[in-house]
Amino acid sequence: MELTARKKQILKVVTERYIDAAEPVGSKFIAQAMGGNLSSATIRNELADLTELGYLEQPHTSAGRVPSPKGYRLYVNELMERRSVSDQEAAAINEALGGKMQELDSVIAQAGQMVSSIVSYPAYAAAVGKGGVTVRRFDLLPVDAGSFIAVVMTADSRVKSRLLRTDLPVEAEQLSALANLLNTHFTGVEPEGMGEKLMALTGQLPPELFMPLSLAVEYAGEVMDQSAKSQVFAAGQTQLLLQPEFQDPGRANELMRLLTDQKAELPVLDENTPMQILIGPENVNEALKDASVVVASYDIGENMRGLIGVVGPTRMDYAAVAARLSYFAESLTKMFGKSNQLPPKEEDKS
Amino acid sequence: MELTARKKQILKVVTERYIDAAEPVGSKFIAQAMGGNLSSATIRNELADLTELGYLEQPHTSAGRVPSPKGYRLYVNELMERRSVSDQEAAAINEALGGKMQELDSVIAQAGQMVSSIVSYPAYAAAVGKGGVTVRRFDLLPVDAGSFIAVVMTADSRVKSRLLRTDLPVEAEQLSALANLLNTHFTGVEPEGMGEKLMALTGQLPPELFMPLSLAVEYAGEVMDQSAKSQVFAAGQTQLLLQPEFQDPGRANELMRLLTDQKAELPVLDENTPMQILIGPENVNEALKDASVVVASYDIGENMRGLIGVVGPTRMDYAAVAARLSYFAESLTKMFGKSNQLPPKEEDKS
DNA sequence: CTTTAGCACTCCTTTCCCTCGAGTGCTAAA
DNA sequence: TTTAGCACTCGAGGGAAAGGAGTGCTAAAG
Repeated sequence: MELTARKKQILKVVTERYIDAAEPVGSKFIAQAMGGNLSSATIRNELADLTELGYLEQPHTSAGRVPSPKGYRLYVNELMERRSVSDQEAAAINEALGGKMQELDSVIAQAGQMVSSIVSYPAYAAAVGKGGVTVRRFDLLPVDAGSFIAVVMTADSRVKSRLLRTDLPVEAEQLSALANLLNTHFTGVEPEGMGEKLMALTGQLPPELFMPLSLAVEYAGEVMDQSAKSQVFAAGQTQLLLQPEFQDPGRANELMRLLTDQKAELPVLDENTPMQILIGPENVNEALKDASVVVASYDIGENMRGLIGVVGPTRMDYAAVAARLSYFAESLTKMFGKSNQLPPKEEDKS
Repeated sequence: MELTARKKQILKVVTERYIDAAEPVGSKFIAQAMGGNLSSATIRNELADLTELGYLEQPHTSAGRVPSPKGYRLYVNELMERRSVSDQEAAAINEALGGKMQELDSVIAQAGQMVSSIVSYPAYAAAVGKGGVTVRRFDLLPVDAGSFIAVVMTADSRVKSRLLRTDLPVEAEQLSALANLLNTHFTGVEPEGMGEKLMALTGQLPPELFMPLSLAVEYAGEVMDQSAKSQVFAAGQTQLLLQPEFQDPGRANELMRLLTDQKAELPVLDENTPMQILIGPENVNEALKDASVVVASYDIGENMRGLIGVVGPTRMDYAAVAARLSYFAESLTKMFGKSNQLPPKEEDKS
């Protein structure tokens, strides 16, 4: 049972007006907004139908109408005009992206902040790997008798390093032998397999080399864990407090907590979907049940995707957010495409 | 003009009651709290004096009294019972500290989070170096023709690394020659001196080596910048929203913003002061004018101090926060003292 | 001189009630 | 199908009144 064109137009007017003004929309306003050819009474009949059908809601009997989640959904799917960003907005985004982007983590964190400031809602960002992470290469650099630097390069070309200390002194030659050992046995191995490998080598080593070896392996495990865990960075949480629906501190608090919590599980995007809009109850997460989320993804190298989401009230300006977010994501994809900061692994190159 | 003992006791009762109940304190309550030996009328006389002297304030004529900043100051300086943490609290802190602490930055960020959860107010953490940061050592590891890894170890024993790409291929031997060059000319140099040094070397190098050299130097500059800038990590911002004084979203917003802003300038501690309490208008920062901050510091190695601060309403529970924070800071100092993760530089060792 | 009982007074908070107005739903006519 | 008309609903806003916590002052008692 498709809605008539007129009903749809009314729904569109209601939704956009409500997004704009944050107050229930009355029949009189709608009649006017639709050109004044119809009387408010006619509109009221239509509104009654739309309410009956579940697209609109009434805060109380004598108030205007407000879109229900179902109404927003229809709006987003069919009614919303797919805006593209204005030249100004594009310029602003390009400028934001102009700065140099270096370590992957800080790129992601920055992306979150930029998006948040561009759309005026809180945003979160993360990177998800397509496959398991493994180490591509180890280096051990002697520092002094009791310490050395472990450098680990993962398959996705992140480089991490740490100073490690041993109880017993280790010679430089021994270190390079250890590095060889690591490169032979521990590259391309998933984190789970490492403990086993380590065990297997225990017997074959002079005892003073076991500690540095296990330290290095442990560190590698940590690095892989971190890469795999795809840390979520949130930004602009305070933007929420400016929205009228979050003036009630109780409500704001819940969402703020979600956004500030490091381990929060924020909506993730299916692979191959460029962008997704989750409205109110469509969210799995309890705290998001009466909020909306717009998520987009972009490509980072060949084995990873970046994820960037915007959180707002269900009343959020979907058209504007979607336009800016997708422009932003596309820009990022392009940027990574020609970037020389995070090259794909050599093996994958043509 | 010292206050009489009785006036002080009254101020103490008022302050503690107000901290506890968040409502103005009346003479009747005080009379009772002081043992019931005095009538509320007597107390009222004293209250009038204390108000006259500026230690107390009256929200309006017919309300009870509330401590003024000056009153809080006296309370903190003289009246507050220096609590030590309870066994339970100590246990909680020790447990929080039990996890492994690795990279300095994440230790600091975690410390902020822990403190925030321990004291139930937002907290921030940073590390400040005592002197300028310089690079202690460079390593360049060949990866493939067009890229190499730069490993930089700073004087304060932080190790950072990044994958760098060059336009022209560079041989492994050339890289190690470059590393030597870097170690000879760029160690112990302040960031400002680097550009100059780089210039001086330009002529003496085969042109294909200039790019990798300048990339490495640039990276070293970034690392030093980062270390010197002492990034501030904030945590637990949402705790603010639970405080009755921040139910007004406008007020909360300002402070939240301060705490969420990466570049925020939060109170820093003088060297050699173990802990400091800044009450309301004592804060330089405009947004903190009607909030209070408790800051403590702890030692990290020999050339750095960690800073950890708690932000709350002026009505915050100074005794509890101060006790927990100083216990926490002391624990951290101990931890770093015997830690083998971030050793002081060898040259400094006995 | 200090303390206290007594009491009028202030001013916030809560409650109740009233009005106002926006908006509705329904009916009956065009 | 559309529209005018109208009664009705319900929240928002605005006093007015009641209640109550707390004060400041006075005058007497210790």
